[in-house]
Amino acid sequence: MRWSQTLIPTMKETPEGAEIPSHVLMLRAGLISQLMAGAYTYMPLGLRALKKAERIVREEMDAAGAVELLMPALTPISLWEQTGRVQAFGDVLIQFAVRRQNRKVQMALGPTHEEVITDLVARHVSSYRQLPLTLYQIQTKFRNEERPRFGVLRTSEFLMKDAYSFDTSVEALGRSYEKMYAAYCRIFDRCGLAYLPVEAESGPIGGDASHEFMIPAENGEDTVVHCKACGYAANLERAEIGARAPSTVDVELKPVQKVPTPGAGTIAQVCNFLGCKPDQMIKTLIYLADGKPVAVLIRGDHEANENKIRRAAGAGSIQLAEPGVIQRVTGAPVGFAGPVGLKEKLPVLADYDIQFVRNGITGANEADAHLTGVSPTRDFQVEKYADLRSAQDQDPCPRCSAKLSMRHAIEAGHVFKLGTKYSEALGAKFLDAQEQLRPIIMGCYGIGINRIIASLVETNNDAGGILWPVALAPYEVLVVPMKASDEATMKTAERLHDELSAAGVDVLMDDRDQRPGVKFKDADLIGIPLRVVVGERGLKQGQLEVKWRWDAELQMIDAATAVTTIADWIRQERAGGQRFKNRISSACHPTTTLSNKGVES
RNA sequence: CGGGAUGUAGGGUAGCGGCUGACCCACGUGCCCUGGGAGCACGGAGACGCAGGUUCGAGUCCUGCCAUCCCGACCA
Repeated sequence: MRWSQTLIPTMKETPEGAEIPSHVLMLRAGLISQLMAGAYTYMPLGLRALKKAERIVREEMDAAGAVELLMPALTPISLWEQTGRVQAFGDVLIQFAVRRQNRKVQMALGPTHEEVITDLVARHVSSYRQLPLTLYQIQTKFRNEERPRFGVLRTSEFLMKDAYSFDTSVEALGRSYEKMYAAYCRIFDRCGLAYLPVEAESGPIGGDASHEFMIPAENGEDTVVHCKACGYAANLERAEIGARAPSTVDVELKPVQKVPTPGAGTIAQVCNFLGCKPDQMIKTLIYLADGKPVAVLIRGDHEANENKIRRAAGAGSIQLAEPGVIQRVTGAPVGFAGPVGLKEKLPVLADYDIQFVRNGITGANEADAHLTGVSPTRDFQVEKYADLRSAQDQDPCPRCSAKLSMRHAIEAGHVFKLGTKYSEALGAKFLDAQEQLRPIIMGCYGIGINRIIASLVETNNDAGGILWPVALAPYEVLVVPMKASDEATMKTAERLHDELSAAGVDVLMDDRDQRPGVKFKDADLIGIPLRVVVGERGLKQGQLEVKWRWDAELQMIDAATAVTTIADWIRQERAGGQRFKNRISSACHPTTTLSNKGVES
């Protein structure tokens, strides 16, 4: 392809509004163009990268035995009503009615396709002999995001690979799941992404039923907890915390005292008022566990983790109580609850760290007052101690004794054991060998194709622009004739371009009559892995100057054999991307140098 | 959905209530140049987001709306 014949609108300046590297660079390199908030056009260069990612995903899905199909983006609303997900999705589901003759048809744009695929399988699969089966598609998904942001990382319309497995038993589901898990590792590895599979919050099946594939990145929206010593990795909702160390056990217990704290209803305000530190505070949260109030005690410097609380309370759902309920059970307005002298008798759950609090400070269960000198056991009783808070940096690892570290990450993939939720709701049943009718056991597996591209750019760039691995690069080789007006130069460049194309290499030739500075800057910006400069300098000696985008130094190669040399290199890079991986860790952001082998299972 | 900000040419910006709205980049034409975003000259492109209002006079002040961005909440 010739630069002059395609559309690559590069920008010297950063458009207003773009802040994170991937957004800035994708815009500046002419990969994407914004149509509205959360909707981007993929320009020719961006589309090529997207297609490469799509192809890798497709190849690995096929290799793992999954079978591709394509479902409509348009779905009947009735399907979503049957699984109760009209409410579950709420405004995220884009739905509308269209007129057909004299009636109205309610439909929704698919935000995901569990309902559609389950309905499909229910229609066509009825015997254990047809299972196991894993189906996938690569399709545009629609979600009315409350707040699209970060360029292409969070949009209302995005390309997703979604796969669904159908099995006859939980054990068989485990095998399907492992295949997908392994395929995901290969996909992210081939894309040259430093990824981290983390344990994620799982649904009804429990255990290791869900993993997210995270790309550590400063601007990621998710937080993962990672133990560098043993490899334990989990997302923040899920991460367990190892044994807590008692810090202040041998302290003389002081008497409980009521102190006035007018208007101080938050941890920060109370600390400010009383001159104490958050870790002396006992935060008392009133939750409704399946509708019944429970008190939850968390140290002031910790964050409550609702999933952990829900599990500890043995409840199906949990939510913070309304102010009215809080007033009723504590006798005080929001902000002054405490475990001592609650108005109503209710179960008290406490995080493990609470047991080590001595002379703590907590709400007095009356407006504008707190209690000091409060200690567990002596002053209040706890029904159950449990792990109820979210992990923090430096917390002990649950698997080994090392310290956990926290890092931001982009969720690029998710594998999930669904069980029978959808098959039961939509009647996807099969007859087993004993002639018993049973619901099919499902798993679902998603990958955000756009996020592969965005997170690659986000984590692989330098001051000049993007650093693509060959596997995802829009073009593999960029031929740069130094002087477009020079006939000999152009002839060599054209020949190189044509022969490389013929050899199956994706070549872009910058045939614009621009000064060298412009071409070099653009070359760095769009980040094509191998740059071949055709200039007078080398031409005289029968040499071409080549440079990997991630290398500082350039090398000269023989012009006569250049095509085979380059084609060989590109083939090697496609296979493993070894040059890219070797160099990238030192050339790029230090935050992305995490190893690729965080795989545990 | 709460909080904050911004809207001036394709991009980036300046613009004090007062004449025909300024600059840089990009774009077009010509000259010149061709190894890291050159130079000169000429030129095209804007009813200053939209609608009201205040004023003798509004890009500038006020109100509403719309749009975009950021922080937070939400995110099977």
